[in-house]
Amino acid sequence: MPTPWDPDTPIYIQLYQQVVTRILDGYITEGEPLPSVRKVAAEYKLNPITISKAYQMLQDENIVEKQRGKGLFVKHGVQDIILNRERESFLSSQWPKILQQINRLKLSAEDLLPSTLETK
Amino acid sequence: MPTPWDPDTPIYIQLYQQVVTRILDGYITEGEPLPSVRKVAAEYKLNPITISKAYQMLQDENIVEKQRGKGLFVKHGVQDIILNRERESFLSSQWPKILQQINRLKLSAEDLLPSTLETK
Amino acid sequence: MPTPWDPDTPIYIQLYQQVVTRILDGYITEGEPLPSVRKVAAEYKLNPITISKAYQMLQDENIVEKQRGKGLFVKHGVQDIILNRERESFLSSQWPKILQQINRLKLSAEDLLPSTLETK
Amino acid sequence: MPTPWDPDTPIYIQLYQQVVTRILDGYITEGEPLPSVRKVAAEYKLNPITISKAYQMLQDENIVEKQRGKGLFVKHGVQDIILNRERESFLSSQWPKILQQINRLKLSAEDLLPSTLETK
DNA sequence: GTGGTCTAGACCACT
DNA sequence: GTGGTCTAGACCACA
Repeated sequence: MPTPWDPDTPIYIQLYQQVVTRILDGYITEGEPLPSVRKVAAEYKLNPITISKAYQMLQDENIVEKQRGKGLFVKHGVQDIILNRERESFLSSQWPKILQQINRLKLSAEDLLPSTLETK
Repeated sequence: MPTPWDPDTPIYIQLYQQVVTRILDGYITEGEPLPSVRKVAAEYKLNPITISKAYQMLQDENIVEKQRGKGLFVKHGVQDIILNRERESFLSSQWPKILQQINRLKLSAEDLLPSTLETK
Repeated sequence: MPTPWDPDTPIYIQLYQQVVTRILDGYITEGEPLPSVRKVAAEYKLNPITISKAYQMLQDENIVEKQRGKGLFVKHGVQDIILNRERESFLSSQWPKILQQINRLKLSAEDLLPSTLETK
Repeated sequence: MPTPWDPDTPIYIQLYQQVVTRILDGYITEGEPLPSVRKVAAEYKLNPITISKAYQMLQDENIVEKQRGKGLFVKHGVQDIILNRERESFLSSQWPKILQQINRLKLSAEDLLPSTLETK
């Protein structure tokens, strides 16, 4: 079992998020090339179109840029941009819903904190 | 504003969640009948089948039971069951991912807490 | 909980079958009147129309006959007729399917016989 | 004769049972894809949604799994699971009723056995 | 190509 | 009145 794709979200989205996460975490550094579509497709046994779609999203979001004949490269200064963008989106749209649900489920700090330890 | 359906999730799922939320919050009490398929369909201008699908889910989840020819009624004791079910699912599957993302985005307690006040 | 109606078959069918079974088993004897619609409806907390429908079926099947102003009475000689009718229907249409399923599930005589004892 | 649907049970239930039966009998093997919704719909002249409903049931029962964009595939190890599930359900809920009816109709082994030969 | 969702409108069985 | 089923036809997301 190569990669346990979450069956509830499209694979191309998961690929996109994977790249973003790796950039954030510093595993992929700026200026570095992305692995080729066909390489990823072979490795993960996916349809090349699926990888293309993820790479297209990365271009649309100005995270990578195409260098003709060479491939896709992570743009410079992108780590900070992503960090800010994700932070803002998380705080403005996701976090309020999470708080609402925590309240609805009447979860206490005790319920929430210990699980931090359990999850490694 | 009739109902701002989220275009990214099926309406019947949203209807299902709406009912569950309302039971959790006490707006629908146990033993009470759900509004009829036709009524909801007319009110929200939806196809009856869409509502049927949501109501079917509620039956499958043992939240509601059919009384033939009369309609659907919220089962007794279901509020606690839902609360526990949702809590468990939140703590085991959603919350770990949230914590992970908080860490990844290097968000501090200060970032997270003020928004509590804003949303309440 | 007065009567545990099987939720998968219409109540009026179950009422019909109940009467037939009771005649077969001798609990209701020929020439005897059936309890009135409103009495059964009150006792079982059912809609009178439901009982009417069952009684109508009994008339259609020539099992009971109406005596105007008095009610419905079990016809004479009906016990044998029912017995033969049910036997024939069971052997010709139900039993072959049952045998087929027993074969498909590869059930042996040992699987089938002990359960006789368990079911009282 | 295209398909003699039993008018008393929903077609999607009959489709579901057909697939289950075929898996049990080995006509559909594990890991194999089910024919596409459209194909079945065209072949049997049914609405695609009707087939979808049957296929949805198979997914809910963990008999079949979706491979996104590819179709539905029979899960591995499912033949034994179905066999056991069906056996248990037959012995615990259907067979007792059958025995009861056999007793009620006072049917003897002679009545029941010859028909075995006829149906085989 | 795959399955999933929704609409509009009809019919049926049960109570 | 209730929910359940089916049709005919359309659109979408995913691979």
